[in-house]
Amino acid sequence: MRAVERAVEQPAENHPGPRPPGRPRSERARRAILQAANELLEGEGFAAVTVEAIAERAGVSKATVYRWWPNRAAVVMDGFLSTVSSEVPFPHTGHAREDIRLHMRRLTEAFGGRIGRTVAALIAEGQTEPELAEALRSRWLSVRRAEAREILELGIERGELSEDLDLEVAVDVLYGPIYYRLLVGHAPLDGDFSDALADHIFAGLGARDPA
Amino acid sequence: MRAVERAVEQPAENHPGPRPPGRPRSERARRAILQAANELLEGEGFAAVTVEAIAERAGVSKATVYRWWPNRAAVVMDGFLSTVSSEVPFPHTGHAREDIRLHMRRLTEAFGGRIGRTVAALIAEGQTEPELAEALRSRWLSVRRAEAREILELGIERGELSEDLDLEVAVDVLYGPIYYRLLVGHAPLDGDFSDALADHIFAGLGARDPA
Amino acid sequence: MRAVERAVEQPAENHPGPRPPGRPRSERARRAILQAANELLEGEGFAAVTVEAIAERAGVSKATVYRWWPNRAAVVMDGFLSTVSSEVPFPHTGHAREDIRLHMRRLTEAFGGRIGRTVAALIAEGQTEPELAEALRSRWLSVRRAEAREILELGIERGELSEDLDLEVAVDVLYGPIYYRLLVGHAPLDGDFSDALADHIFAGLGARDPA
Amino acid sequence: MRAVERAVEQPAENHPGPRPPGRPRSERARRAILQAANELLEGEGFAAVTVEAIAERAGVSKATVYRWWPNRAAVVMDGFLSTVSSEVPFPHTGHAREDIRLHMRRLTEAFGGRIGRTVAALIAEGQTEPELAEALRSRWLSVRRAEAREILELGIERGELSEDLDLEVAVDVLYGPIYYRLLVGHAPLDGDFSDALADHIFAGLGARDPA
DNA sequence: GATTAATCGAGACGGTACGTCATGTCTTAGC
DNA sequence: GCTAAGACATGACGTACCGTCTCGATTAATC
Repeated sequence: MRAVERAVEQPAENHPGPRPPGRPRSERARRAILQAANELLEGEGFAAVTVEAIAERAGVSKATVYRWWPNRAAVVMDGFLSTVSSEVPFPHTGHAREDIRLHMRRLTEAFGGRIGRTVAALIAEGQTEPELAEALRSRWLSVRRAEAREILELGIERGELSEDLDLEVAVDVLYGPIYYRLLVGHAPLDGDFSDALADHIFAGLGARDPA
Repeated sequence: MRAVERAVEQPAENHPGPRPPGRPRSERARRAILQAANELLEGEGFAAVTVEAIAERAGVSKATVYRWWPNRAAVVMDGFLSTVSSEVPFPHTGHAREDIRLHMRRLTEAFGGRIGRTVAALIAEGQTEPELAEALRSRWLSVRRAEAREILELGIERGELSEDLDLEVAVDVLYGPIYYRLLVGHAPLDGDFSDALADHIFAGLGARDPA
Repeated sequence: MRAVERAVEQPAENHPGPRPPGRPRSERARRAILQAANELLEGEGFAAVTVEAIAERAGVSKATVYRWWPNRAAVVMDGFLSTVSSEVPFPHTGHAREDIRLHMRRLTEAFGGRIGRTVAALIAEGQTEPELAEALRSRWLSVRRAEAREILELGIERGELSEDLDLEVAVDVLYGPIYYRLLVGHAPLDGDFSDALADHIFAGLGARDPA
Repeated sequence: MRAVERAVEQPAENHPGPRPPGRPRSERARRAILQAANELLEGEGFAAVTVEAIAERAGVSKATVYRWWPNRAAVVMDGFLSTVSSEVPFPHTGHAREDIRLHMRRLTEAFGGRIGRTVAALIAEGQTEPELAEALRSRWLSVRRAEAREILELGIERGELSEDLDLEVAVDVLYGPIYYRLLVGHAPLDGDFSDALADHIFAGLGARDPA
């Protein structure tokens, strides 16, 4: 098990078994660290989230941080995930197009605030830290993608969408433009954009039959 | 004019006018710095591109680097742009859908190598350096976007695409998924993806008429 | 307590008391730094004693030097003092004039070598660093001055010297000319000078009674 | 001729001879440089007197400074000497002891202000720059010493002082303590000190006849 | 009046060292 | 066996001056 993943474990397992010897891990320290990371990220941006600052603000030693997380990005991600569990719930209108429009809208709105800043920072850090990128994919992205895929699958079942759809590619089409604006910042991420996006995607960019 | 942009000026102006006083800037040093940045990026990745390393490899003092660029990312961007001028030229088949498919394919292929790694690194750095992000938008992205927009406009003129198209949003739909895969890395960036992408986009995800 | 003074503390206190928390200071590093400073000073002169050079020669990081000393001059002073503790001991012939002549001679001889060069360098640095000047006064000069004062006091007690003597001024008369030659270098610092000095001082420059 | 000395030459020679070809040296620049050095020294201390700062304040290029002076200390000394020519004139009361007392008093008073700070700074710099030390000796110290020697010689001629006096040593006795306090700063440099000094020196530290 | 030659300003250059910061590792004592 | 405290080696940061250099412009004296 990699360090990034180990750190991610739920702190309290369901069937504890024979407690290991020695002083048990401090739950207080763990929480203080994650909270400090969150506050720093919110208050001063990713650059200010140093392990040093986290430790000081959490009233914890650096060694304690490093014992449980491999680097600052892992801490930030844990801190981030500890606050967003299923913050973007699943819409069910019965119509795939509408469900997707709503889903995209919620993500867009979420990306307008703290969540967007954090996700952008994590993706950025992931460029130089493969483990972090992997963790982000498995713990954040794949959850959202699974939701979108589920909506699409329901749409196909109901005959609203073509059976030829490549689900992976389709999900990229839905999410790609949103992440693109998030990361590149060339235009605002708002509800108008989200709606226009859904329209254009489902309209096939208004392409007439090529025949 | 900001420092990032100033550094970017073409070294030789068309109508030089009255040369400014003082020792002129060393063209040799400028080139050596950009080349060193490129080589380091290629050889050892973005993390290895420190100002210190650039200066040493270029046989230049750190002060000279800092005199002309505000930070390493700006150097990397200049170095990058000095090698890619119109590396992704404009296709003209006479059919918008085909032009776009080709355009997307070329970008996808370019992103599979050095260019992709560099663009990803620059976008990542841009998350914490607004000036760099702005420079990347104005000097790399907007050029590509303008090309895509031009293709779309031609398609509208020829009646191949709907007149209702919001060009900005449409360009986001085309580019977004590619940048998304580039930055998130959840699936490969290859010709198959590029083609599938074009198909799905123009097919409107296979949506039946919602009526 | 000022940094300069703190750094100067004896490493081993007599009654240690409750050891402070955290990793203890590395005695090995402390010694290596002082030795490196001494060697550099001896070998290449004060100008070569940069913090960078000290750190490298001592196999220590710059940060460790800066953690304990505010600047290179403070290191040099500590290094210097660690080698000279009571190197100019107290003479006791029973005659004030003779004791003083010997005391001056020993100082003059000491100033002819390493000690003289170092003291001169430290006084010079002290011109721009008040803390260093203060440290030099309290840790080097006042020790020597106290010795001279003691000799003079004994001489007064024995009736060899006038009771009207202003001890501070008298000590300045004894030491002043030696430091003057040390720092200005207009004439050699040797035993002949030292003896002639003592003679002239006690002879009152050969002044006839002004009456 | 050394650079330090060359720079020191009087700007206008008495018998100009065949003026050399080319643009003559700018008297305006020379003066502005010396004045800038003086002002900086007065206003912000020796550390602030960098060649860069002098050049900027004087509205002159660094190259012009370096063309005429080898380093900042030489500039400072020239600037200093250009303001103090025989500022401590010769007293003539007809009595050696009194002349000397007055002479010492004037020097002590002068050392209480700008002159003292400058001389101290120059002596300090002289520790690492032999040329500067030599220039200071020949252009400042030897002038004052000659004055003192002359007073002493007159005193000997008049029978007020012993014929056995070693003039060099005697001058060291007079000046040494003053420079000592100037450079070490352990006690104030004022009229009281100066007078007490003269008393103690002429009284031979109150020594009873050793016989 | 043109030529020659040294000076001047401006400011870029290769260097060196500065003092700071965060990294991730370690060493200790205490709980 | 965790924890806090904090020292440690490492390495890059961005800054400040150093003393040198390369320009075009200026200023006389000479041709």
